[in-house]
Amino acid sequence: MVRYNPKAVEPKWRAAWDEADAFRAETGSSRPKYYVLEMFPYPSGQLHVGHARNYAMGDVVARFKRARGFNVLHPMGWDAFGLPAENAAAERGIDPAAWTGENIVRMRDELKRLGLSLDWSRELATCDPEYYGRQQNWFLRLLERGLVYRKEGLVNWDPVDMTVLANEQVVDGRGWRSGAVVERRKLNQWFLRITDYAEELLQGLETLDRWPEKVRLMQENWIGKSRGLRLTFRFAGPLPLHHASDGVTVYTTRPDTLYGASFIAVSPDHPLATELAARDPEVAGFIARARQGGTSEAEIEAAEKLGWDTGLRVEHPFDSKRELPVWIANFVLMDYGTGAIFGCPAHDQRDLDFARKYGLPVIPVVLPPAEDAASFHVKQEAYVGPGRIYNSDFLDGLDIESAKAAAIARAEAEGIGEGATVFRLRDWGVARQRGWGCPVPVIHCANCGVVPVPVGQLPVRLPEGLDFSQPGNALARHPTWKHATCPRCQGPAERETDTLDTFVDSSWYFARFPDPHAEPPIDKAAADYWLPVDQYIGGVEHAVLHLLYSRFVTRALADEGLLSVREPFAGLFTQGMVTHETYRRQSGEWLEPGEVEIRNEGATRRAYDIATGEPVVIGEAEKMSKSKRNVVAPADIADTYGVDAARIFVLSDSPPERDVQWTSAGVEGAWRLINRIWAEFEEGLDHAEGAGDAAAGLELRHSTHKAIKAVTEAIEGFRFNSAIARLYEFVAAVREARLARASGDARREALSTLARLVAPFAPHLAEEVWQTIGESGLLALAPWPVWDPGLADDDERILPVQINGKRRGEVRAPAGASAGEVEKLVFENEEIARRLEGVTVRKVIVVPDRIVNLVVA
RNA sequence: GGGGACGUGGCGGAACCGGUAGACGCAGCGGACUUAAAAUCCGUUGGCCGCAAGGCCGUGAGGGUUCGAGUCCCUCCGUCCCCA
Repeated sequence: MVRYNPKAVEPKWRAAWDEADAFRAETGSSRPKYYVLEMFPYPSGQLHVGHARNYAMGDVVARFKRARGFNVLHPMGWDAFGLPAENAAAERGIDPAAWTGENIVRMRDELKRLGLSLDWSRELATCDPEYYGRQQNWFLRLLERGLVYRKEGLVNWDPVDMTVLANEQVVDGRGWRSGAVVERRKLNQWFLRITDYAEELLQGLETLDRWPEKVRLMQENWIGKSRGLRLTFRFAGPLPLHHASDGVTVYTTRPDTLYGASFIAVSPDHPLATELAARDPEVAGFIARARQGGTSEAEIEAAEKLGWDTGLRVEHPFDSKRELPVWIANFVLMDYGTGAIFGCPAHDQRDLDFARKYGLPVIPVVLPPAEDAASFHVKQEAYVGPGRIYNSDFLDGLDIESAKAAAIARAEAEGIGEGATVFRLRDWGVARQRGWGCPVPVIHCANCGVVPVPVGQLPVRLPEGLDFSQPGNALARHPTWKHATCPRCQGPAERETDTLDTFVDSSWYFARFPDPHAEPPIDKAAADYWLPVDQYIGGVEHAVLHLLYSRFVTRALADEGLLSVREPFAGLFTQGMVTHETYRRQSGEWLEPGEVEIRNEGATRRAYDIATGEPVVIGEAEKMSKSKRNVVAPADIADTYGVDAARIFVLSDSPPERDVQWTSAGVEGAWRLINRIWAEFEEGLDHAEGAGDAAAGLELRHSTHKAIKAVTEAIEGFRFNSAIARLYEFVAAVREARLARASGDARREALSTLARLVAPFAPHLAEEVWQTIGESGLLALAPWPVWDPGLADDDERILPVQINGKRRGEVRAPAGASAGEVEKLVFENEEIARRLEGVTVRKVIVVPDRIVNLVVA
């Protein structure tokens, strides 16, 4: 018998699919549509098995839905702007466009080799002017709508690389690349007004019933809606400043603790601080120190609390005899609320840390349930739990929620404050001082200000020959590019040299696939047909940013009339990573899996360096990374076992949402399955055509229809590992039936079914065996098998019989037998009867088709 | 500190609604084939007692609800993720 040869079989069928244009999606077809999309990759140049797993999952869904009669859209593109290309350009003096282009070519080849049923005619790359020009188009439309604006904003500034860093790029207060201590700087920035949609983005989560609960919760927390009080503390005595209002306005979510206030703190970026700094260099010096470190809340939280007593005093709003000092503090964020807080050290940990450091009073006003007012003290931990309000005049005795309401009502009645809803979500700063990104399509004119580039002049293309040899923005350094003519006054002007965050690029690509070559950014008719994406698949690391930005942009574009849907992704699945063990020599050097030989010595696994024979330490399975050298390339596996084995393995060993550990033993298991399937078809229908054992044939038909049902339901429930387990069982059943000489028609049905069930997972093999049994046409276009309930469900059930909850026997009963019939069978059963001697049956519980439990005494 | 998820054989995991725990795979052990090995195939493998029939225990720990709990509830321990 000839062994299955993936090297010959796989390319043959890929060519056949191409030839037939089998996976082209037809916009407007009357068949029901199904849009399945995996998060598009960054073209790093190397496909790793993590990609393979992600795309294999999408492909299972795509092939399954296609077979079920859906008109499937399954496209692929490239998230092609971003820093790695600039780094490569800086290190090797090459053009990022060329570098990216070469990577795309290489990765496209590798992706194609996976046999994914993609409609490649819709391929797009975000670095293509055809794409980013459309992005500039809608960016200007949102500018017109007021959803894009410019303001001074705080950014993470890396003084060495001379660039703005995203919060994620600041590690322990230092730039991830330069290691320089990051400063908070005020810079003119472009923002998208995502906060306009905060409430809708929050409400919309409730409709996403096919999203993981976890992701919805993360978005809810990220949006962070809170109810609270905006309240003004009036300055005590005469107004101390020229321009300031007559007080400091704070926002609090804990108005119930107002009587516990012992100070006011304003952000270093608060106008009050700015005014004080302007006339006092010492204050200015403090503010500079306070701005060191990153801008993320976590970092600000972790940083040491720094404060400056301004000497100013304000009156307590409910007790004009009390005066509170006004401090400038580094832990107060200008972007959240009003940029000023009142400090209640007893019931807020940050305030407590601050108060202890600067010797401010700590006044408890919430009494924990089991505590006594006379003895309760706050030491190093603020009390944030439930309790009764005390030390608080008119709030005394209330619980926290009632006290909040009472405090807000009083502030409103006195005209010094109002209840307010505040979101943690902040507007999205989208400008990057980078050369390899989508240029912001505006022109700065000394006379006319910020002028949009006229639509007819789009796209604003990146120039060729950018110089990335120095840090900073290559676009700004370009000798001529930025010189432009003002579209309004025709005077000399300058182009904006900022580019857009790559998250902007990825926030709408799914809406471009319906017609990737359309003249408008989005072809409305095509998008109306295809959107929303029915099934989106990607890593959970995008739970907040990418998925939230996409939801926002979809709404903004819908309001602009470019789209009809408001939610882009009806179904979301977050898949786990592919991990691998690590190997290192005694000396500590990491070794690649290919450099190590694993031997099973009895029950223990040992690893040896192939080159030297020395023992190697086997480490935990970890996320694949270059530094630990535990990366496995799909190409290597494809060379040995073929891509079908790789596809089966990455889906078989763990549930899709969980991490899977890559092991060579695992792929070999998948390879064995492929060979077993192949062998069954090779044995073929040589004998027993038509004739044969009828009983074995009927049994095989039962197995066949059970397999159809089980595999279908497993795929629908995203339980690919279970689907593959059922395939293993079905192959075993087919084999047994062959050995039992089951009748030929039953075997033909089984083999035809097997080919179709295995097709989503191992499409090349399936296509080959489909041909072997003489089926005509491409299996990729063949319909999914349908199970006959009469065969998929047994007509006789074995019901375990429990006595007092312990299994003591079983009875055979016809499917659907009533409780009474089953009970009769139970008592007729000798084994059961023997066990019931001398006891009284108190109760009989029959769960039809499931189980029987006898309660005895 | 807050929120969430998870914890099942030597390993990855299955058990979808509370109804036979351990499907399927890996590894192991025994065997067939072979001069031998690889490959392949067959058998076996949660623990304890027993020649066997069979029995007892068993889903991180402890408690609860229930005729019945891996699954639901409470407390604790551990791991991971998100927010801080």
